[in-house]
Amino acid sequence: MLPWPPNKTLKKLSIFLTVKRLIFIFALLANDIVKKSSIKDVARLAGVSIASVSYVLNNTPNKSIKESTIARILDAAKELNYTPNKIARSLKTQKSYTIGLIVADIANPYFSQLARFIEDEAEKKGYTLIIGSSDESEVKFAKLLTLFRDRMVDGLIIAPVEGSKTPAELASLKDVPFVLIDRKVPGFEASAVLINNREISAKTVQHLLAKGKKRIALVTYNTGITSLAERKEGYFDAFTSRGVAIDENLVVYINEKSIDDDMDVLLSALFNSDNKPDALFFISNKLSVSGLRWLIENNIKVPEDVAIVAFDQTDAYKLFPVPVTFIKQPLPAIAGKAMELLLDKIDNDDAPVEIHELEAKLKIKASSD
Amino acid sequence: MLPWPPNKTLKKLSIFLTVKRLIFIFALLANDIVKKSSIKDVARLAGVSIASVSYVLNNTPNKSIKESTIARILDAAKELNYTPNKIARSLKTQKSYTIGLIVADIANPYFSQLARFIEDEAEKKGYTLIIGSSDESEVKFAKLLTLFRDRMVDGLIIAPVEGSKTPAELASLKDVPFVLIDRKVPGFEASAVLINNREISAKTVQHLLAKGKKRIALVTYNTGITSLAERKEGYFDAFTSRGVAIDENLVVYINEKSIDDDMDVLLSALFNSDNKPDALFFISNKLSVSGLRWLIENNIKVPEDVAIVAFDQTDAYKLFPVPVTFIKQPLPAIAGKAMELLLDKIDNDDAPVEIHELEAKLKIKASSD
DNA sequence: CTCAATAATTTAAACGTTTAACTTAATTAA
DNA sequence: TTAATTAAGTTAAACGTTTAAATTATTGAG
Repeated sequence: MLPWPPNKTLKKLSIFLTVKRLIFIFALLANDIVKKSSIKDVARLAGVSIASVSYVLNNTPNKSIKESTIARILDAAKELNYTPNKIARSLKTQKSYTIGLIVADIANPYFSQLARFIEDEAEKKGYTLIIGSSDESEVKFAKLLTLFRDRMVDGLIIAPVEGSKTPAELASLKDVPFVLIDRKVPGFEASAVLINNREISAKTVQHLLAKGKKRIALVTYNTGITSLAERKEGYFDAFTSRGVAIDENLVVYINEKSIDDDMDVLLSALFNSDNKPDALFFISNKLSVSGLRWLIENNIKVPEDVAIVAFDQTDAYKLFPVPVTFIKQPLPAIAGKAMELLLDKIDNDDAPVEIHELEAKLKIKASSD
Repeated sequence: MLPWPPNKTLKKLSIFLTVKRLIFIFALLANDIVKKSSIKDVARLAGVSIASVSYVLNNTPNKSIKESTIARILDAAKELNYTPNKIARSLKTQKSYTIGLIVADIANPYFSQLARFIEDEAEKKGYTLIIGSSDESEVKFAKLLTLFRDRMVDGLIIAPVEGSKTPAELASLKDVPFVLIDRKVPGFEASAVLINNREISAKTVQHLLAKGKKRIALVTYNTGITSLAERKEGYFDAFTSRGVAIDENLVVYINEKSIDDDMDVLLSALFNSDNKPDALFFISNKLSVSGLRWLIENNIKVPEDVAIVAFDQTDAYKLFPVPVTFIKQPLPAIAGKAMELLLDKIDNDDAPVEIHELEAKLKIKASSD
């Protein structure tokens, strides 16, 4: 047996050792074929203690290691193809270098694109991203929260679901820092990265009013998700600021579970009433896709018969006969800011609550021009 | 100090202990507000060893623990809101209960939907899914492989990128089991879940031939991704089996980096030649979206001027004036089979290599009817 | 040539679990 | 009554790291 951990007396018997060590290299290499090598293997091969290996590989500051030793360790590590076991490291350092992202619907291009940007940001900072989709379900949301906490994520970026238990769920996170995106939780103070929903909606409707539109309908969900509520307020603001009377009948509430069906029923009703709209404002990309489909099916010409504006972008617009006016969210900025805020919180337990409102922009196309 | 770990003699001094323990409960509970409690805390509160706690909480078979003790432990765990530290558990058990998924492009609905199904399957089996997107880049692919291995995933589901180094990369995974999806790696034998690309493509083209189409163009990428190559072969098969001459000029190769631009140039050229097609077969959903956009822009009527068939589905079809004939992949089945194969491999080191070919179906709509 | 200072390296504990092996107490069989 | 068996625990090692503290080796000053 090669004497190990190394001891000074025996270290001198270098010729003896050289032979023995060769045997070890083979043994270790053979071993390496089937199993990942550990810091112990590297230490053994380099003939040093595991502490030295750790110091060298992490180049820990204020630790003096001889150049020649460093070289031996590096060589050994390379030979064994060593990579540190992150699980063990996490256990010791109490950091998993993982962050969790809970989106409302990963199949929605808004969230999948956002996820991608966040993933990029995370990777830049050396974090791995775990993504979960709540599908707007309170139950699934709670499950994901538990899952992520058990996985020891260092932090969370969360698009919270609407629900009475959500504040309590978030409060139960205790020491796990998090940042909200896309929406707030009413009555719950937390750092968040949002956009100027109300303002940009008002601006969008003002644009339609300026184009001479008189009956601007809003197509939205029947939920209380804060961002959607704000967009609706903005829609009202535009009328108010112009001194135009608000017609609540022009607001169409769609159930998320039956978008296409509801759209068919409600838009048909609206277009057959004497309240017939001359413009439609879709409050989200999924609604606009479904709504535009209905317009095609019913042979309604855009923008001649009705002008169209929509929140968020989607590839599907490409297949619509006219380019669609849409509100563009600054996704990379949202991702960047959320990550920045979260890392601040991770590094500093009592970082203050910060709410950032980024600016979405109106992109006017032929559908409303 | 409360005597702990417990010892039999002192255990008898129960009145003394009761008081002391109350103090502890408060200390522990106070502690719990800021930090997660560990098995040690539970053991202390319940007055037993950590082993007992572990046995009870995992209800390890063949371990006899008194009902009253079990109750005490369960109570303590609940009171402290204990959940096991999965990192520590992973380190000990050498299982992370995490599986990695590498897709070619998470922004592509084919992959994002597939990811969702795989996530569901994984969750059912108690695994967490980590998703990475290679964006068809060999470099990013290699990075993800390393990342996932370092994170100690128990297994991988991989849509491999095309590239000369890919076989070596996969071979380097050594003891990490994996299953390929969507495509094979030429010259590399591995378990995989694929679809009947060649057959369904042939069938699709035969459908067009049966409709009397004479000049059927194929729009594909200029890559060697096996599934696309097979689809192309199927396209050729259809002509061969009918004894129709193959016209290579009807195959359009698009560069993935410049889909819209290439589409504009190449389809324009094709439609202005005397080789003008009467049908278009798009080999993927992204190509079909871009191609259909071009048709709209150029006022080409479907199916009158040209018939359309496309591989894969997308929401965007909803906005196209006519319903689009498409090939539907069995995504839930692919997810299920891949997961099943992977779990077999995880449980059994020398599970055999299995290649499954599932059946995609042709959904004929107005665009080719 | 010795002592102190510094450089180079090792030792050992800790992170939070699981689990094989051991101990003690209670019960049953002879 | 005693030995053997079973029940009900406990002890301690291990997983692969990091890191404070301790040790040993080397260098420089007097």
